[in-house]
Amino acid sequence: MAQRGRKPSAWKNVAPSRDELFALKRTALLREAARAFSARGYHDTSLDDVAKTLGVTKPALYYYVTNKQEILFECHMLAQDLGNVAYDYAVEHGKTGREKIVLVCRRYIELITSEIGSCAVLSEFAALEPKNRAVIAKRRDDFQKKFSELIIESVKDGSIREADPRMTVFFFMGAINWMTQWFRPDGDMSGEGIASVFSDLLEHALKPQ
Amino acid sequence: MAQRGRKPSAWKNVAPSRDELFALKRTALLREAARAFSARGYHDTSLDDVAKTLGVTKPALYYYVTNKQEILFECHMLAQDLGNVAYDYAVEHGKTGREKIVLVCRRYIELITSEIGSCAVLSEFAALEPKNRAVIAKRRDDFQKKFSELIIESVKDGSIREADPRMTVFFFMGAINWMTQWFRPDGDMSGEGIASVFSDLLEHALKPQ
DNA sequence: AGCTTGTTTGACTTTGCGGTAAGATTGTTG
DNA sequence: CAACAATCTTACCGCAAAGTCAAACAAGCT
Repeated sequence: MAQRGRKPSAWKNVAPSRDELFALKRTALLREAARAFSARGYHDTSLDDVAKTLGVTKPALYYYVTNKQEILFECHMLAQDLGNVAYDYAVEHGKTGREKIVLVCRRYIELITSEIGSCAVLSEFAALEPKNRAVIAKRRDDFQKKFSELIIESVKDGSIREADPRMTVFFFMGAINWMTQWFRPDGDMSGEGIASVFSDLLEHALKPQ
Repeated sequence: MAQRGRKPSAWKNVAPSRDELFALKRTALLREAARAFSARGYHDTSLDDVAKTLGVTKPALYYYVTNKQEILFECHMLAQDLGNVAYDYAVEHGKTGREKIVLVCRRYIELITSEIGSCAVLSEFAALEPKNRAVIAKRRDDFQKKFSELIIESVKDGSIREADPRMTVFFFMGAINWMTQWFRPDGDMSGEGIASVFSDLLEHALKPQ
């Protein structure tokens, strides 16, 4: 996004370079903002609060992003990346269609519950401004398209029973995306645990009699 | 909520009385606000907009509610009522535990997709102020408790396989609540259609081998 | 040291919105 | 009709929060 010059330092690999520091801080900002957005919602989260949590003042944030909307947009992009990672992983490791479906489910849950996945906003879609919303919607539709093709493929190879692809995707995505409303990293159920339960439920929902 | 005197009119049953008019308008206000909250989010919805849509000015709204927060709170109450209605219906009409579970699912979806159910906010939980949020959370927990007891009962009577009650409730509630993010009354899938697909998926997910 | 570039701040402007006050309008009733 | 209550409006206040800007501070480089 931001283009900046680089002078290689003699301390390579020892201390972070300037650009690395910049990227590090920017990521920290996105992370903290995502956490706040998830907890209190986009419009109810002030950048003053985010800044205070990070130990700086609001104008400092504007050195790393152009405005609040950009933060929300990038959070969505990062969250969606996890879905694509899960999909690629599943397609690579699964044999039958059903195995792939179950693997997407499991891997995706593991990712969004992992530390790095705390960026997963997923809600607050409505708070995106039209132009950004269109981009995110497109990516979301692409993902759901790929996923429903997985379902069609699975019906064909006989590894799952007949099922409406679109509705099944909504069903599955809903169960997972709603996790942001109740999942707590310090809760009594680990991300892996949830991944097991959910992917098992999904598998039985689709398996032929 | 609002206590108001009544003088019976001679026009009974012909034209709405004063109190009925008041209630009618108040409900219209809640409905329109709920629609707006669902579409744009609580904090991004201005009462000026809501008022304009209803053809009045903002202060007129304050004749029917004490503040914006009360609107959100009542929307949540109405939405939760639907869940309880579905539950009661299912317990009355289902024989086995599994039948009851499937019926809750079906009936609940039918209700929230019906005209009256457009009040179903469900999201925007975070926008509730602490005191109201506690009330809504309590009711939600009560509902989920009842539902997980239904699951325990069903395992006992053998109509479903072994399943983690809490996780299963989250799974199911997620799939349904997420509908507010994609369901459109004018879409190519009716509420009844979705209810069929979803309850069928849920049934297969839980049915013994 | 002193220059230059990168980083952060305090102080400020602006805007949108929740909420209020006081009065106009309409309707009802004795 | 007169009086009173119900309903709605115009005009306004206060405040929080996004975003700006010039200046201060920090760090490397020569």
